[in-house]
Formats: sequence, structure tokens, C-alpha cells
Amino acid sequence: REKLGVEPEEEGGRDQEEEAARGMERAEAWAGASPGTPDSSFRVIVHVDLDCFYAQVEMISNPELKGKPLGVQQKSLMVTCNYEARKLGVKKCMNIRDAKEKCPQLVLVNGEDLTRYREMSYKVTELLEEFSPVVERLGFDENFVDLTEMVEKRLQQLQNDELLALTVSGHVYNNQCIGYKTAKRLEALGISSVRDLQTCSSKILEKELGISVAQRIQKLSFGEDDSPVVSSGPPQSFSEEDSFKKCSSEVEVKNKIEELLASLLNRVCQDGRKPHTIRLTIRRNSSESYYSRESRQCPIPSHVIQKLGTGNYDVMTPMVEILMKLFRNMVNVKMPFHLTLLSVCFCNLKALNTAKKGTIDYYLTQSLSTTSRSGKHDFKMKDTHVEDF
DNA sequence: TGGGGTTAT
DNA sequence: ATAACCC
Repeated sequence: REKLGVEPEEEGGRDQEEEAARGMERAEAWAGASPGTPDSSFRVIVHVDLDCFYAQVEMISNPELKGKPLGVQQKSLMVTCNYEARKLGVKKCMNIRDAKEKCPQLVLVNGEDLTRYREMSYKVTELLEEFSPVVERLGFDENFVDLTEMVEKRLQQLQNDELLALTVSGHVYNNQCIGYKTAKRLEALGISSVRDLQTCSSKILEKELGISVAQRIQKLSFGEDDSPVVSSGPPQSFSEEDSFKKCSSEVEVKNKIEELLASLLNRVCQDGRKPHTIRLTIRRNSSESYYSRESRQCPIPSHVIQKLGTGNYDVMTPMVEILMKLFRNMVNVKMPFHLTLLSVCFCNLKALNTAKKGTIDYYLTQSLSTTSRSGKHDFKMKDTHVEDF
């Protein structure tokens, strides 16, 4: 429950004031509507965006950092910085060298280990869940909370004159079109602003992007998003990755994998659920087309899953074996190779088996785990099988 | 340019 | 398994 600041709002463009005014009319119409007949399409959703989150976590961990220009470093990148630093011309996602050049007094802390950020992030989500159970996470520092029910209840308690005194105001900001790839494709069609997107032909848009993306982003361009706030709940996957300049031997790969795996096993142990799938991802050195990764995944053998939470049975050794097999399936180790990233992911998480012996549930869960050991019916996606090598 | 995460195909 | 998106 530390105080976390609010990012200073950027100035909205001109026609965004129209949008804000329209939003206000709708809100007033709703607030002023006769009690008991709320507009069923109207929702109240709060978006909580934490301010330079990693930097704040570091300043809470070490209060001596407060008041100093602070940057959080991951490899050669300064992923975020506090406002002292921003005042001195440092920007988010600046190269470390550029940042130091701009601001020689800049204090840097290493933020490659996300453990404390992740923990603080979930504390925030849990705090918000006290207000309403429906909280959707986006990254580590954003949460959406659907407060419709809460607001409806409060409005029912208000008297008419209090309702009429309610005012709502706000801004719609940001005039750019959305994700990187889609923006490129839209630009090729001459669509570069939100207004362009509003006015362009739906048919042309659908032909370029497919009906699903086309219809969604065109609605978004009018500020309309009817997608529900979906509770994130516990994570669907756990992963650890490390990037580096060069990794070119099997021994190095094994060492990196062991490091990643050790942290992951701790995390998965704390979570309590059991992963049923493991995935290895690599990035090759290929100078161009930077963002290309390859991965291989397979089911975790059930005897390994069983040992997972249970103290110090050596689960590392069999897991490393599996990961090295996945690795050799991707990379021909007889040929030279040059990796710049390794990542290990646990996914397909299942709750612990709480079924009691002798019950139908116990029978069903046992028969399922037998199936997954002998057959190939336990998963939808086709995993590589360790036995296939 | 890091170290995560999600959903769709 | 990959591609796209988000932070």
C-alpha cells in the first residue's frame, strides 16, 4: 500500500475534446437516468497504470535512491527511469550509453531479475481485487478493474439532486494507430491516423487484416471497445530468459539452461500448481530480422511432474536432459551455432490433484495421467515427445 | 532494445 | 510452432 504516483497526463489533441465531451454526455445521461433503469451497455472501468514501476520498486527497496536520478538497467538498455532522471533529459528505453552521456550523475540499478517487480505487481493486483474481483492485468504495471456493479450500487443510494450534481470529465489521448506490424500494413494503404482508420472502407480493411482484426480496430478508432474486463487470475505460464552477445557451445547452453531452470523451479514450487508442458526458446544470431525466435516444447513426463513440489528429489537432472533434447532438435550441434537468447517456459499449468482416493474424481484424474504417459490424448497442440528423439 | 506476458492462427 | 499483440 505504498503510495504510487500518477504519470503526468500528456496533452490531448484538438478533436479529442469532442470525444471527451461525448463521453461526458453519456455519463451524465446515465447518472441522470431514472433510478432502476441503467443502460445495460454502460460500464465503469478504471485503468490503473503505475508510474515508472521498476524505478519505484527500487526506490522503495532502497530509500537512499529517492531524490537521485535513477535508471533501471537490463543489459545495455535503460528500461525505465524516475522523474529526477527524466527532468535531466533521460528517456525511457534509452541506450545506457546515451543516458549516461545525457546525465553523467545517473544512478543505475540492475533490473534483470524481475522477482521483486513481479511480487510487487501481484500485490497491487490483489489490492485492487479487494474492490472488485474482476481485475485484468496488462504487463506488470497496468490493471483494469470493472467497477460497474460498485458504481450502480452507489448510484442507487444517491438522491435525485445528488445525481444531478455529478459530473464526469476526462481525455482521450494518443493519436497513433496500434501495434507495429499492423501500423506498417495500414500505412501502406495510406492509413496513418485514427481519423484515417475511422473513415476508411471496412471492406478494404478486412481484406488487408482479416475480418477479426479489421472490425476490432475500426471500432477502437471510434473509442468503442466492448470487450469485457477478464480476470487474469494466476499466471498461465512462467518463463525465464537471458540474452547475451554469444553462446556457441553445448556446455554453455547447458549452463544457461540450468540457471534459468533453477529460478523457474523455485517459482513453480511457490505457485503450487504443476506445469505439464515445458518449452525452450532460442534466438539465433542472424543479423537481420532481429525478432525471430524458434521454440520446441514437449509434455513433462508425469513421474517428473509428481516430484515437482516435493522437496529435494532431483528434478533438475531429468529436466535439463529434456531441455537439451529439445535444444538438439532445433540446433544442429555438429555445425557451428551462435545464439543470442535462451528462454525456458513452464506452461499448461494444472491445479494440484485434491481428489480423494476411492472417489470417482480420483479414478478419473489417475486415468488421465496414465493416458498422458502412454498415449497422446492429453493435449491439443502437438508437442514433440521426448521419446521421439 | 529487456524480460517478461497473452491470444489467435 | 509461430506470429502478433501488450507492458
